[in-house]
Amino acid sequence: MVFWPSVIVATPAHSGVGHTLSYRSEFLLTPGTLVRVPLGTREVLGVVWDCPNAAPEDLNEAKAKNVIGALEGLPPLNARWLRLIRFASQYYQRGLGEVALAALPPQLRELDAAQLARRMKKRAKLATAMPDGDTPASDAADTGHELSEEQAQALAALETAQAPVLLFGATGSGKTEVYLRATRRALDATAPGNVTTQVLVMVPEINLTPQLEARFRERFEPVYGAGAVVCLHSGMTPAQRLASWLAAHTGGARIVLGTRMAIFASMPGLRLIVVDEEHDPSYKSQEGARYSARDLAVYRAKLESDALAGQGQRCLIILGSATPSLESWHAADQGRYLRLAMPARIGGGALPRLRLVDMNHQPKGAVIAPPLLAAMAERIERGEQCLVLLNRRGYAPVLACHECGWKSGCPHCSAYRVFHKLDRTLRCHHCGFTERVPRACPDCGNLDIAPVGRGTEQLEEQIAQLLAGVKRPDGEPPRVARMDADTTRLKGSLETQLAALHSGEVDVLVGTQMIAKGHDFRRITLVAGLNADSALFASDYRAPERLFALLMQAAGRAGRDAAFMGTQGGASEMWIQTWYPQHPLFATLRTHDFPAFATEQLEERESAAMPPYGSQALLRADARTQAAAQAFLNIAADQAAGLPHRDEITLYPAVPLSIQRVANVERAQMLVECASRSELQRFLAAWQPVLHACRSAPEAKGLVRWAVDVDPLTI
DNA sequence: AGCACGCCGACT
DNA sequence: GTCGGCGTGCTC
Repeated sequence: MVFWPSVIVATPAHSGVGHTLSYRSEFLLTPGTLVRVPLGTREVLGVVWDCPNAAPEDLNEAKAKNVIGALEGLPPLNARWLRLIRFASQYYQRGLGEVALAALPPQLRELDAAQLARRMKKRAKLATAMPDGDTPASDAADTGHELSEEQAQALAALETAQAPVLLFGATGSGKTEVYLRATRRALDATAPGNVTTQVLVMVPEINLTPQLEARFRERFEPVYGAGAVVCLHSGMTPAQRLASWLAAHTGGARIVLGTRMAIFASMPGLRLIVVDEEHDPSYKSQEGARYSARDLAVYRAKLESDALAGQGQRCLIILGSATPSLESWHAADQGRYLRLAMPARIGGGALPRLRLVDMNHQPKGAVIAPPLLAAMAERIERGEQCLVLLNRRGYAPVLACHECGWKSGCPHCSAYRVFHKLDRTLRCHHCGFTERVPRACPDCGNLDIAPVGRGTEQLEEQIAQLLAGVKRPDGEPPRVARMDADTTRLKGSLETQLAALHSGEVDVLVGTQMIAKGHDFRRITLVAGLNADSALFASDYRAPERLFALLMQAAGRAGRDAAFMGTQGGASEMWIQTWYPQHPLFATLRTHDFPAFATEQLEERESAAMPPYGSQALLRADARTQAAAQAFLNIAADQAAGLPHRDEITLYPAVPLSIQRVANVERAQMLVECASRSELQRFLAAWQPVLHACRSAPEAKGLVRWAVDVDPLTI
């Protein structure tokens, strides 16, 4: 008997959506089996998609090669995993192979049978070392963590929830405790057969994994043993990733904690998915298959639940945020998601009061307006901490010559290089091109070249000067520190800086939005945002939503410790410097009224037929010249004539991206819009082969690459 | 992605 | 006359 397995392989050229290669095999191979197959002169990893016993019509049987072998000892990937991959491949218009193989740890390709056997043995040993039978009752793990009324109600509602849950909880309302309790319940549920139940917890950024990991380990390792919690993110070494992946796949790991890539982890016993900070744009991949891990999580939970329905079980999904995405908020409005609100902060700490500084009435050129400076000084004298946000790294965004008008442009990008004073460099934040700062103007030789505008480096320097006369309670001058991508680049430096902040060594922390996220600073009572205006009038229609989320998140850093606040007598404050204090966004921010903000934003979206009321995709093209990039897009638009639903689709004119050239590649895009998501899907599927063909059009000579971005975050 | 094949400039 | 540049095209 001979079989003709169709196999997914990871070659881009075979990435026609749904494309597989057929091989020959003496054995029946279960779909999902990991195999090694010959491809060209190489031997590559593949995943069996199907295993018919007759060769497909279009296969030249003489050309077909034999499957080399299966990866021994590895259980096949299950049917739900394969369906998740198929869905992601179709929805995001990328090859099956690309999606599937990107989801597997790269090391898996290099493992030979002996290595694999060793690893599996090690896993088995670990598993037997786990406490079981007379383990501590898992309830005991929760003692010492009392629930608020709101948390208890949310947990009760989770028990019976039949739809995805949108956990709308203020910063500090104790969402994490709800995740922990829900996790315990999911893991304790007895599953039929030999299945160990599992939980997937996703966070938007690598930076946020260590602290959440610590909480999950502390809570669950005493019950389920060491190795019950594993992480999965791009910051891990290949060996670590492989170990985590195998643990998840074989059921040894009960909890997988990771960034967006973790959505593709093989977890046969999945019973709960948590997507923390579900609104965060990091969940949308910006290269390769541009998937939304949050949206795939909702789909995955549905797949698992459908499969479990016969056993009266389900896979729950919790989307948590203090400022949910408008997509999720809308779904809850429609009743497709169950909204659970936890508005109160644990310990009753009040949310900070909003203080707007009208920059129209401040001294010209003031970095920090006098009233804000005075408020900061007062806090420092009381031994409290301040957080100052500025969304610009470096010393100054551009260096300019006052004589001839030269500016520090990047030779490879249509952007300025940023002046970094500490190492005296000009750095392009887009392509990384770095040079020493020139002594004189490269164009006219003038020595008078000066920084224009302000970044975090300069702000740190200026704040230190402005507060030089202020004294801490111990009589010492205030300590100003900075935290951004530049100061945390080295491994471990983030932890060091957070420790310094927690121990009270730092009085004022200056930084980019990095400092607004997640970290639990106890003594911060004042948060200031300096350049919010740039987002108020941005062309990007999602800018207000991101600004609101950032400011709410930043505000959430202040006054978290009610006991500490009690000793201080003063309320915490959120200061914002703006030229537009009348902007309606601030009115809703003042009352921390996210529902009002969301309602107003959704009304605007509806009247413009924007998402979530309409569907969008982008066709993007990179080429050596802007003309070639646009020519490709225009040909693609012409060739779309007659495709399914073409009449319901709007193709907008091709335009250059706002940063037109990056690393000497010209970039252009075309917006694709449709009122109906499914019609857009059918159109894109039909367009795919046309796009492949347009690649070789003579006008598009110089095209480097093209890609479709479904549900883009920025347009 | 790799890795071949293929057609034009500077070397033993 | 060969070595080698990387443009184009294929891998069951």
